[in-house]
Amino acid sequence: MVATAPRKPTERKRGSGVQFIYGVLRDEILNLTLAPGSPIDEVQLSERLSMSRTPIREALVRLAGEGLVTTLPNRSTVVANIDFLNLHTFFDAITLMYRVTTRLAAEFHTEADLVAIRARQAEFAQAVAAQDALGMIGTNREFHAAIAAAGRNPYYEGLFLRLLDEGRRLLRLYYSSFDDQLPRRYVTEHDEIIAAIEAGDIQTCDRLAKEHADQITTQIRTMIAVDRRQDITL
Amino acid sequence: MVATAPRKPTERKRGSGVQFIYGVLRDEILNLTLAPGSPIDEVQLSERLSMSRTPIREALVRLAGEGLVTTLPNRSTVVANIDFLNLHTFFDAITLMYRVTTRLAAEFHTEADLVAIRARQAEFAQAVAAQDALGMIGTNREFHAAIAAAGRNPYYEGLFLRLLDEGRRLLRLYYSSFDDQLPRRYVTEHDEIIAAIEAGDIQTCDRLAKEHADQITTQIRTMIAVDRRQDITL
DNA sequence: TGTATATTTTTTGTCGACACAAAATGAGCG
DNA sequence: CGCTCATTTTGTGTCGACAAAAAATATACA
Repeated sequence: MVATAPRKPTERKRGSGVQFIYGVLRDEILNLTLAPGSPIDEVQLSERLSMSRTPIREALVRLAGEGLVTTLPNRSTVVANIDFLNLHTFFDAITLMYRVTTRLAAEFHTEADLVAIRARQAEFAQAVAAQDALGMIGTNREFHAAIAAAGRNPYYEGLFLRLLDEGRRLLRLYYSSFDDQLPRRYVTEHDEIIAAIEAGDIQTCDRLAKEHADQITTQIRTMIAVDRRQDITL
Repeated sequence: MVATAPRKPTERKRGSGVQFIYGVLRDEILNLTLAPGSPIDEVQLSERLSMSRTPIREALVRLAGEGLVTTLPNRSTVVANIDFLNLHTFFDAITLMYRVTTRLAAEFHTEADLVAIRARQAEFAQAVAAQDALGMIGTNREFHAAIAAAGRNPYYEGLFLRLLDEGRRLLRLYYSSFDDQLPRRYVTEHDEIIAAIEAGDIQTCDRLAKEHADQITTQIRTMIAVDRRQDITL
């Protein structure tokens, strides 16, 4: 009789609907729960989240603005595909953002920023120690997001966050099968970056950020190269 | 009797509503027709554009994603303010994007790109010759947008376009009172940039882009400094 | 049996209306 | 006369429904 009410009808407050839906969809997209290229049915979603289509559409518009979904005119919106052919543009951009945000953090950070950055680094180290690949992906993002926030440039910060999320999706795609060897090296690199920021050493920050970015990009590239054989998802 | 229909009721096709509203609002915001900080009433807008509130809200969500409007929760959305205190972050970011996109254009441009870039430059030169300050602002944006498109990096391109629009709003703010001395120098600089792109000379592209950006930022800074006396819009 | 056309189905784009939250206004009290 | 609290007003957040567009299906014809 009441089998169709697994979720309490009125639980969320007014005004938080779009934000809630946005968060759910965003997580599911970045976690690959929603596969790239899969269509998003508004009616189905409205039933699942027990909300009207209006807030769902607004959340989709927002996601489209961030490039996480693609809206076909008069046709279904689909989860954005991962463009393997143009990954170099992604690596190029994220490397530059790593460098710029870390440099600015060295220049403009406050003590409160350092506290936040160290806290994120502690969470990251914990995730690495626990061999938690997914947690590592998430905490790594938060670590660099905290550095970007310390840089105090909202334009760089916005692009960087978007790129970090895109990277989260990429890593998620490969870490599911490679969760054995978690590179503890990253923890050390993070520590060095923190020290350079604290010292206000812009040049060192730039170098470390570039090396760190190169590490990650080569790792992703290696992963892609490894299972290119069985991964013909064109 | 029919005095309430200054606009033909059903003129736009289905599916173009949001795009239409988005374009109108965006133009009015960038042209300063809608003053920064002024509230946007959804009902009033729906009457003016003779559309329902639903597509208007979706357009506003999109504009909020681009930072052109700010949405206060449960309260009216307002046109984004110009943050004079943090203009340096804007200059920093747009300078970097000038450099990066021009470098990439030198590397990846095709013949078709050059044709488009030269066409935009012709329009820009024409606007300068005609002493058309507003036209110059618009054509200059299109010129650099064409270069960014030739660079083939959608991440840089997206941020750059956003920054160029923000700059369009800034220039608009000052050119209304300074439309006497239009710097013909920019035309020459553009020509040099085109030559460097065509030659594939990345280093020269980088240098020219940086100089060009410095020109523009110092010009804007000068303008701001000039009427700081009477402009206490805190 | 294959292809072009008509029809149904599915899903989006838009609409008008209601409900709620915050600001603006007014009333009551010290 | 000023301050606090109730009330009205304004405008957003959400909803259910209708209409249109594209895809899917069925039908007719060669």
